Amino acid sequence: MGHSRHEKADSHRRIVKVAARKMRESGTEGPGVAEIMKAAGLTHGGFYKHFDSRDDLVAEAVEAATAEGLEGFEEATEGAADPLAAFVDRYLSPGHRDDPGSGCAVVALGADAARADDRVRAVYRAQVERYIAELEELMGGGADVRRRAIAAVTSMVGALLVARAVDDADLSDEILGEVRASLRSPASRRRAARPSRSR
Amino acid sequence: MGHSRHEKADSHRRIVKVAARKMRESGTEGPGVAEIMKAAGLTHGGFYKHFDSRDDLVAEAVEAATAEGLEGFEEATEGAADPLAAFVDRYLSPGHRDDPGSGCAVVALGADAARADDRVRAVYRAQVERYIAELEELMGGGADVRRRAIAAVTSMVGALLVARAVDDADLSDEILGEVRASLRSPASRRRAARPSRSR
DNA sequence: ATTATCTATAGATCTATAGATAATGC
DNA sequence: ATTATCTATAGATCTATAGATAATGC
Repeated sequence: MGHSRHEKADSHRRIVKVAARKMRESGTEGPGVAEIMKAAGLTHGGFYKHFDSRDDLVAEAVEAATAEGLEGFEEATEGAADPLAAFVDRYLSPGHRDDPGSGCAVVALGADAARADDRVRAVYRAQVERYIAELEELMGGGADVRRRAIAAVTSMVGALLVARAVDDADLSDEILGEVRASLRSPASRRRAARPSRSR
Repeated sequence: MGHSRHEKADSHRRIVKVAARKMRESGTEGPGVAEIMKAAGLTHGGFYKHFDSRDDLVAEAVEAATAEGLEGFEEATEGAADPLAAFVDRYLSPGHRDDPGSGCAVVALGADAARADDRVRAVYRAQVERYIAELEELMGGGADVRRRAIAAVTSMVGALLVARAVDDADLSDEILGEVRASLRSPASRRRAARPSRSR
């Protein structure tokens, strides 16, 4: 039984972190309070000293999941010779497909977000806007950047959703591979001023 | 209390149809047996004379949802001057976004399919293959048709998922509109021999 | 006589609460 | 003394089953 305020803050962070993972794996309504608390090394009774309701945890967990989400992809682009390709390759990698718990919340929680409360939806929208802005920058401006950025984000999101759901490994790999290739094709990179990130 | 065999078959179809709608709206685990039976005009007790388990209904409902799904889009292309544009415009319409219950199961049930049993996953994969094949045909062959078809399907699926989840009507409309536009751009139609459907 | 559906309920599971326990921190 | 966590449980909800009821169909 931990007891100091410091330990409580630590427990809180651990609960949110565990929930952010489990909810990306099983949906926001998937894991029960008891299961989450157990995975955080606690018993379920203490939950309501940390959160007013389960929905409050959902809101915090979705926020944590989105924050974690873009981090990994921004890392992947740093110092890369071709930052756009690095981003796309990491997003559409078998590793990302096979580990939804630590991956992009826009894909993992899309269906849930559409039926969630206002807090969750606001966090979700902000994350979508961040992805679009990030892609616009990686594409380096030019004609129709925003259109091309939106098309790139939606095809990556759709590809990951479908690649996770199909029960055929070859088809799943093919989907990831072909979408990676299509995002490197001339059309989606048109006028991309690659070396500089400025618009 | 209906009683003939004919009425039973009718009840069965009605239960599956209601479930196919509700599960696309709320996920396969959303609606309870009692809620589905009530919407079908029955009481929950009779459910297990129609299905061995709730999972059996999920399998039938997902199959019904996918069957219904492509129908509407194939209709939209019949007799259209530009069948590809007709398909894309219907798929990425505000009407489709706002009525998931009668829309594409690949989007609505993607997250659920990834964690569902073998029957559901097999049905889901078959539907993804049908969408890819349909798009290949609409694109009329040419270099990289399969790649372009896969990219088109994933961007439509991703666009619909995200357009439904964001809580800003302008952003949602923009996503649908820009992806519609990007699928009509030269690159995605390259070498498309439009009037004929042959490869 | 058979059977499709209904009423009633068992058993499991889930969110949330109440009160006990065992640390921290003045 | 305060408080973070624990044990125990209330109340709601969900899947599944049992037995009654009221039609069909030989």
